[in-house]
Amino acid sequence: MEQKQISKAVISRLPRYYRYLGELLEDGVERISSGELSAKMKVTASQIRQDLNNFGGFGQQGYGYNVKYLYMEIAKILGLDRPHGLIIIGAGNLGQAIANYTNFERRGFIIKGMFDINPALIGRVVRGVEIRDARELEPFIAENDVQIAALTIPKTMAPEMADRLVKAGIKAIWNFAHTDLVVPDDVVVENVHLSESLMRLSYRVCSMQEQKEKERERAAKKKRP
Amino acid sequence: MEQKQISKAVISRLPRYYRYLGELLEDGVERISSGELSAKMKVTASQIRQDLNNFGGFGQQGYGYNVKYLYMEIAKILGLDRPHGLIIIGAGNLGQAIANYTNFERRGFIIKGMFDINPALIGRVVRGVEIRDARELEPFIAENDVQIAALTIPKTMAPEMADRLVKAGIKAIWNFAHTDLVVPDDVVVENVHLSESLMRLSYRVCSMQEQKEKERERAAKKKRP
DNA sequence: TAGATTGTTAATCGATTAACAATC
DNA sequence: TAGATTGTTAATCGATTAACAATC
Repeated sequence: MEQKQISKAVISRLPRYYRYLGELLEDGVERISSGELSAKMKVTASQIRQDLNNFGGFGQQGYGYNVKYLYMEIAKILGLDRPHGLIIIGAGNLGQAIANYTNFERRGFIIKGMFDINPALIGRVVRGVEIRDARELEPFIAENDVQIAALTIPKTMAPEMADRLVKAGIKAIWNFAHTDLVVPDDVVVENVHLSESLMRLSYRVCSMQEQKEKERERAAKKKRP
Repeated sequence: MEQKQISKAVISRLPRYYRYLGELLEDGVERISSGELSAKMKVTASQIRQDLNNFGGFGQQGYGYNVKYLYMEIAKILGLDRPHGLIIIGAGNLGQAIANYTNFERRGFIIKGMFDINPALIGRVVRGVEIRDARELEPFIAENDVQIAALTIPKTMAPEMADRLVKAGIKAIWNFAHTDLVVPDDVVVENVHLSESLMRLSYRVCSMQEQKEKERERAAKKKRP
C-alpha cells in the first residue's frame, strides 16, 4: 500500500504468495520463514523477502513471518479487504463460468449484474444474478456501485462496449475479448487473452519435442559413430 | 525455430505480434516497417526487430517486413502450422467456453473430446464434440492423437487428474485450476489463473484510486495553503 | 544513386540473486 | 547467550533501448 511505483513483476507474484499463505493458514501453520516458503513455491528466498519489503517489514528476525498476519497484509495490498462491485458483460459460457466461481465473491468481488444482447439469455438467472438487456447498462451502473466490468463478448463488439463502459464511469475492465482496448489513462485494463496463452503452450510443446529429437539423435550418433 | 534458449519474455510477445499481423493481413496491408508496427502496438521498434531476429532475418533493409511472410513464419515458430489434438477435462461453463471458441480450431487446435464425471453432462454434445465419462479417458488418449489437455475442473481434483493425464501420455496441460501442478520436466504446463488476474486488477484499481486522491489533496493544498 | 529500414552491437536500465550486518 | 532469519545493500544477470553500419 506504498507509493514509489512497485514493479509489475512484483505485483504479479503477490497473488501467488497470497494463495500459498491461504493454504498454509488452512493447514494450521502459524509461522513460516522465507526459506521454507521458497522451497514450497520454487522461488528464491531472496526474492520473497525483496518482494515483501517493497511494502514494509512484515517479518521478524530469527522468527520468520506470521502466516495469518502476512496473509491479511497481502490482502490489504491487493485490495481484497474491501468490496468491489463487478458486472459481467456477455452471459455466454465464459461469462457464466465467472459468475459461477464462488471464490471471487469470497475475495470481495461482488457480482452486481450480468448483461447480454441475446433475447434467449435475457431474464435467465445465474447464481442469483439476473441476466439483463445490455441496453439497461448505463442506468444500472449509475444506480449500483460498480467498479469492474468483465468483458466476455466477441472481439468485434468489444471496443464499442469498452467505450460505453468508460463513459458510464467504470474504473476497470477485465478483458477477455481477443483485442487490445483503448481507454483513458485512469481506466485499468487487465487482459486475459486465452488464445495467446494457448499459443505459448503450443510453442513450448513444439520446442520440447525438438529438444527430445535432438537428444535422440545425439544418443543414436554415440551408439553408431 | 532456433535453439539457444529464447527468453520467455520474447515468446510471450510473439502471439501478440501474430494477432496484429493477422489483422494487417485482413486489411490487405502488404508490408510494414518495425517503426509503423511499433506505433500500432505501443512497443519500441527496437524490441520488435530484436525479438524477430531471435528466429532469423525476416525483413529487408529499406523495405520492412512482408506481412504475409512474417505472419506465416511466426505461425511456424509458434507451431500453428501443424495440428494439435486437444481434449477438455471438465465440461462445465469454462470447458464449454473453450469448446465453443472456433478460432482455436482455425489455429490447428483440434478438439478431440470432452470429459466429465457429472452424469447430467455425459452424453451431451457441444459443437459436435460428445462429453464422455472421465473413466474412458485413458483408452481415449491411447487411441486418439491427443497432445494437449485443457484442465477446467475444481482445484481439489486437479492434481490427481494431472497425474492420470501424464501417465496416459499427454504432452501438455493447459491448467485453469487454481493450483500449481507437479509434473515431470518433459510435460508442459501453461497456467491460466483467473483469480490471480483478478487480484492484479484489484491492486491496480486501488493504486489508481490512491494516486487520484493524492492528486486531489495536492490540488486542494495549492488552492488553500 | 539517395533514402529507408533492417540486423546487430553497444549502452542502459531494471530485476534477480547473493551476501551479510542487524536483531529478534 | 547462541542460533535463526530478516531487512537491506551490493553484485550479477538479463532484458530493453539506443545507435549505427550494412544493404536493399
